[in-house]
Amino acid sequence: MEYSCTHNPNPNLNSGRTAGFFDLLEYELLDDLALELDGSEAEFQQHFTVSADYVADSPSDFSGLIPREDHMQVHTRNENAGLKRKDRVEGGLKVAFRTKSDLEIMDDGFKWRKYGKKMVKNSPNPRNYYKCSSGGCKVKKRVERDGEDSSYVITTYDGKHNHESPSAVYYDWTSSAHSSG
DNA sequence: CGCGTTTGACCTGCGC
DNA sequence: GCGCAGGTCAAACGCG
Repeated sequence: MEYSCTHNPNPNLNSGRTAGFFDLLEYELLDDLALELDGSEAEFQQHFTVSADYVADSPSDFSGLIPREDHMQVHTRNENAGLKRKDRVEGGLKVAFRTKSDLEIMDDGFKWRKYGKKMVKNSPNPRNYYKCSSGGCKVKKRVERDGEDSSYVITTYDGKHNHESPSAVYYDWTSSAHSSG
């Protein structure tokens, strides 16, 4: 599989970037997922399914990365029932990434509405809370800067979207970009 | 006017 | 039971 970039749909993101299994080195899945990637493509494919048309041009575009459930932290409803409240995952999936980025606001293909902000103990930086603003979609995410290295941003997704990425229709990586008119 | 952000208050779980 | 910490709510506000 080849990764290439024809344009950048978000001018706020670094341009000219290609993404692939090799970029997962920078993503550094967090401890609570008990995952470590060695950077090889085989290792990558062991943990992720990649949409056939997935091409990312930023380290924050996870819209086409589909974690393999048997390798990621997945809670079914039954499993949730036995968990403490704080450990439950409503949508059934929890994924955390650590990415190197100047910006905390990252376009991952979904539309988010901010609903909270808190200072957390182990970090001098605030944690921001977002909900997916698509109707009926209960996915949440938390975004905070790494307390030890503020050049990294930690993003945690809770739940699975019950809809496609609203921006996916604008992504046509194989031909000229669709015009918005 | 509608939608998203800001912000302090409120709620809940957990350790002591 | 109390206090702390994390997570969420919702009114006020800003912007297009």
